[in-house]
Amino acid sequence: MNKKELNPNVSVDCVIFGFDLEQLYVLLIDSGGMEGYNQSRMAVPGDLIYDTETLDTAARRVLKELTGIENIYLEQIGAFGDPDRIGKKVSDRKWLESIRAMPEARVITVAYYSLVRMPNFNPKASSFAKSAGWAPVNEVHDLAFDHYEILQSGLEQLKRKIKIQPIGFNLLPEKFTLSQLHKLYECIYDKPLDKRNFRRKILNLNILTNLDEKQIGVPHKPSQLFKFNEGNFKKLSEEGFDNFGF
Amino acid sequence: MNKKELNPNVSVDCVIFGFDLEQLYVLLIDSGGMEGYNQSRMAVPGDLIYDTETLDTAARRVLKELTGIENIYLEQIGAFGDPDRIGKKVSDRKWLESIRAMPEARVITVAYYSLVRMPNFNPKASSFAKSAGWAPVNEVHDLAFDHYEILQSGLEQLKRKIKIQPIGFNLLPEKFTLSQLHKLYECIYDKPLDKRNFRRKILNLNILTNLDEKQIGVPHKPSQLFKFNEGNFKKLSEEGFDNFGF
DNA sequence: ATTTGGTAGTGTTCTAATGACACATTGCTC
DNA sequence: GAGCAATGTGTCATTAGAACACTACCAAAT
Repeated sequence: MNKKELNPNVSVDCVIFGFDLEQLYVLLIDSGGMEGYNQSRMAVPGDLIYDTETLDTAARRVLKELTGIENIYLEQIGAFGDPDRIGKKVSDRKWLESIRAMPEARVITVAYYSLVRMPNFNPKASSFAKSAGWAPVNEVHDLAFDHYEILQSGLEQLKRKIKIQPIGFNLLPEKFTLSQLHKLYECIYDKPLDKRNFRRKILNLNILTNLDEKQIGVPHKPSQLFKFNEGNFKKLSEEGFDNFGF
Repeated sequence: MNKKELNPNVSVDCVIFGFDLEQLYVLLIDSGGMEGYNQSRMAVPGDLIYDTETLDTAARRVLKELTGIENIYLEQIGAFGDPDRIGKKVSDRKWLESIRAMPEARVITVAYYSLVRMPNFNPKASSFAKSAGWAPVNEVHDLAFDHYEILQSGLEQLKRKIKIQPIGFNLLPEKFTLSQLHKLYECIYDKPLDKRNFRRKILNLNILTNLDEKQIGVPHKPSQLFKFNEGNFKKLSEEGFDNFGF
């Protein structure tokens, strides 16, 4: 096995979700048009792996190299391996020629996803990323390669997962209100949820601690702030719950 | 992209589950010890992919080549990519040297699983498989490479999936009794389930048709036979159900 | 013909979870 | 102090879940 050499056949891609208390975002980079042109070519951060690293490590490395974001928990979405997945569009092929040592190689990719607190993670583009930033998930339509499909798979997995584990809380600031959590679930499920039933159900989980602290400076009745109760939260994360659906 | 050439870096592995109305089985092959020795080396069927095929196609091809089994639905478990995953054990390394063109290459694998009616699928070993057959899942301990870990992931995914989709019915014969279905769920969940509650819940799904036909030749009260009601079954497969847990 | 062994098949009750639904409260702004 | 905008709260009716024990039926043995 060669050390520190890019494996031409395997890449990783990272679908990073964020939330600004209004809508869901996904972290995209502009991988740049082909040499000499100035087109933009939006993609989720991803690149070939080294032969010496695990897939998880590779995903973490690539994410950091392209966007500066690090120290997050990544979960695998799965492998995408259509032989044509990177060669269907002319723009993709030109891009590969301009950047890869073996642009014709068949590449399968392993996709990961994660949920982060947007304000804590300010992407800074580097390596071949011309820019990096958050795009509202609903407004993303075309992406490089099969990244749109990968994004959709990530979304589906997120929806499935949120029903059986208290993830998604990573998307909120440390102190948050029940309304914000409520909004988050509405965004992910993409449908309205009854406020009272939501509050009842979430409070019954016993993973929230009321901070006896209120919002300040809001032009309406200030809301109670909550944080996660680490103990119960971790326990529940491991066990999962049967059905947190609505 | 080279035609019909094995990609030295990517393989597929297939975890095929079966059920004989008593317990869960998994399809294993004996990939043979190293040259000149006669050790057995149990593994789930798997091999390198061709550059021209999709991962799904590769899984189907490899499964057929090694065990003769074909025409089944495969679902992806995920990718396994520890750089050492195939080189940790001496026996694995020797085996690779005896069979692979590039035994030192780093190989990531994409695992698939499926559920089949055991009696309909009689594995016949070919290619490098010295033998192929069903092994009770509970009695499997050591496997080649990281196949034991892959098997466990497959089992976990099966347990998760069975709660939200009427899979698992593929494990039963066309005509089956409620007791057999009951037993199947107990095997997969690995715990006893209340008979009456189980029957009520499964019948409420409206996916079974009573055949007005009874078991014959059993040394006890014969049971009603059922089959799946294709229409409702397919509808429910697509929609999934929220929580078929116990 | 009768007994025995073994599995099939069936209902009720209690409890917990769900979903539908409307109005008073608070703090800020003007 | 009037108006605005979001917070925060309770009940009831329905449904789903868990616990639980006995009779019915067939075959095989006696």
